[in-house]
Amino acid sequence: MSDQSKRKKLSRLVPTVRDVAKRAGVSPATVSRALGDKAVVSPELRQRVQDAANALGYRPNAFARGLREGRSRIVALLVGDIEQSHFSSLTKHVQKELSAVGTDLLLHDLEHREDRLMHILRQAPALQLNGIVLASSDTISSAAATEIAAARNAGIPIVAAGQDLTWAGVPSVTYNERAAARHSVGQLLALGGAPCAYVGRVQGSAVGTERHRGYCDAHEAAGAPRDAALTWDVAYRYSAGRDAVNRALREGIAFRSIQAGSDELAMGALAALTDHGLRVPRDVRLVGFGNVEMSAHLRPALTTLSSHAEEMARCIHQALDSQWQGQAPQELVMIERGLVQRQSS
Amino acid sequence: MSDQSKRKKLSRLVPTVRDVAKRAGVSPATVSRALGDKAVVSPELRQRVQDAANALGYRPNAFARGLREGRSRIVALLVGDIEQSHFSSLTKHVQKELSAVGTDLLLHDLEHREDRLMHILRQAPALQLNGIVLASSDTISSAAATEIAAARNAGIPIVAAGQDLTWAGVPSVTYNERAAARHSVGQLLALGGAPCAYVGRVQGSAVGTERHRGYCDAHEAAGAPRDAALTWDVAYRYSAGRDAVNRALREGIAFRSIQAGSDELAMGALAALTDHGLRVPRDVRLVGFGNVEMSAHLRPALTTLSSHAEEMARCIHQALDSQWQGQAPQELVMIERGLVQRQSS
DNA sequence: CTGAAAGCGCTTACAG
DNA sequence: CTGAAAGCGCTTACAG
Repeated sequence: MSDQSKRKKLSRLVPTVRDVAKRAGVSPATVSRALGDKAVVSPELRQRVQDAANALGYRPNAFARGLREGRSRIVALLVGDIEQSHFSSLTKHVQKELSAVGTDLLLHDLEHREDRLMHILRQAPALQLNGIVLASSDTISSAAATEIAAARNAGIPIVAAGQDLTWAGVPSVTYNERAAARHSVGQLLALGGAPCAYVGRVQGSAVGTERHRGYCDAHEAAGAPRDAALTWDVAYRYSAGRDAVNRALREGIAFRSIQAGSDELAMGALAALTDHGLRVPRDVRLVGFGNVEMSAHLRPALTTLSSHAEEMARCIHQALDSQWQGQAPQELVMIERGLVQRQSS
Repeated sequence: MSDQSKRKKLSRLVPTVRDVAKRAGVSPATVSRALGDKAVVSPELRQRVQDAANALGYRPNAFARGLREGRSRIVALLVGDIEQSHFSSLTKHVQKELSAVGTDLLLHDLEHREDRLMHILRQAPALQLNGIVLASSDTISSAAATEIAAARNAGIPIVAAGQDLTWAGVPSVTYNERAAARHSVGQLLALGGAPCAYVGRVQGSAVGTERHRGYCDAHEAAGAPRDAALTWDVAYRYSAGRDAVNRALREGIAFRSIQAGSDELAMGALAALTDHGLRVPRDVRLVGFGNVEMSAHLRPALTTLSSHAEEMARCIHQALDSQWQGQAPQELVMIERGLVQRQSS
């Protein structure tokens, strides 16, 4: 099939402004104006155009519009790892927020790799993205910060979700991780949970670093000694939680409680404790992080720190929206986590 | 800032073919040809163009290209619910496959709602999507099938993932759900697990219906009587599994084993059994579906049926690729699930 | 209030 | 092998 005839065939199938214009007996310009609510078109004409558009099932070509307007109606969401509940939950709510305003979501799974982040950032201007939501828990290098700045200079609104990137000039929506961990660990220590271990990624994780700081704060506030051997710096995976506990038990490290950096880690830890015949919370108290749906269905049900994905998504949308309006968004929005008390602590 | 000056400013920041052409001392046409590997350009010129493009950090504008070529480099992935591990895992692997060939992924969470599906399908031609991956476990209505056909007629490649939509003319990649359930339930019955309950969505779920058929097959093959009161048709959620077991125990329905339609349901069921003082597998044998990462870390560790998200993603990519090449893809690809034997059965 | 025209940035027949 | 030209479909100053 020749390029010519293919085009003709497609134009039959997918109506354009010209088709609508012809049917309504007006010019393409009027169609465009009538369908975009802004311009002043006589009510009668607007109705005629809308009828024609509906009859034809007309949808403005997103690419022509994007090319002309210099921006798409697409926002990219960059997540650390879509398989982690925290990210899939955030994705769901961000998608919901944006689809309500006719914006599509381009999903990128960073796999916690900075080279993927760099690649996408470099691609962004060519995609004329209408926004980037950077939902990564990993510490950002200065090279990446430079790339972020470049994207911003190209006029792309950016919001950080989960970690505070205001130091790089990026408006951010975060949880108050440090306060949450401080509160939770403080309670563990008060309940007789010392020595208390922390399991979760610390080095290289901006979010993990904050949580671990809260863990340290709580020790300081309680005047409890802190042992470096009780910080188990591991990846955010079930198996890492299990392995860390196994190793500690094998090495004879004593602890009466564990603050995990995620519910997944806590579940892995629980499996290891159970395998060793230890009972939770009797022998070891255990607290997770994030209140993933699963945690309520563990036995013992997991005490954990709440998440507020819906609220976070709403704040992300707000931060994007102010940038779309040309206003400066609030620099930093911090959401508090609460302790969800269940059976494990 | 006027439209004019804004444009000028942006064109300074984001280089176009013209900028590259000027720098390399050639025409825009040559730039386009040199960068796209296909055309015949003298090696010397190609090098010069590539150098210029690199120096400027040039990326072809995706919208101009999409408009001109009549297709984007974007594939939409439609999932039932991104919070379910099955879908997030599939998303991750599909994303990986496609990003390797320079294709971006537009994610849509259907929330198991058909109106969302219809909406996206109608939008698809205007987005000039390069493909649609329909990963929904829900039964498709004939109205939706019509909409799918319309999208296909508009030239958009479509692949179904998870359920067999070949009846609607859509090439499909599925698991052999029926055989998997038959095998698993057959083993439960053989191990003395009768009466055996099935918990999971059946009505309205194409995938669930298949699994339930396998459950029935196994009973027939074993000559075991089947009781309708032992099919608990509930949503794919942790809480639904818990509630179904609670109800059955309250109503005094007897069962010695449970085949769950997902690992999440199995976990919910396990919680309820535990709360009632029942031991798994001693009192009740339990098998999940899908081998989600979590299932290995439950105690007792969950016996379940394997998933192969990576292979499925590869097959999806293949099916899209043949359509991109103008070839007919294999109608139906069926992936076998294996029984992952752990402690719960 | 409406239409004709220009142009967004790219790619590809069409000439040479 | 390379360049000039056309055109993808849309929107928006510019005239009227």
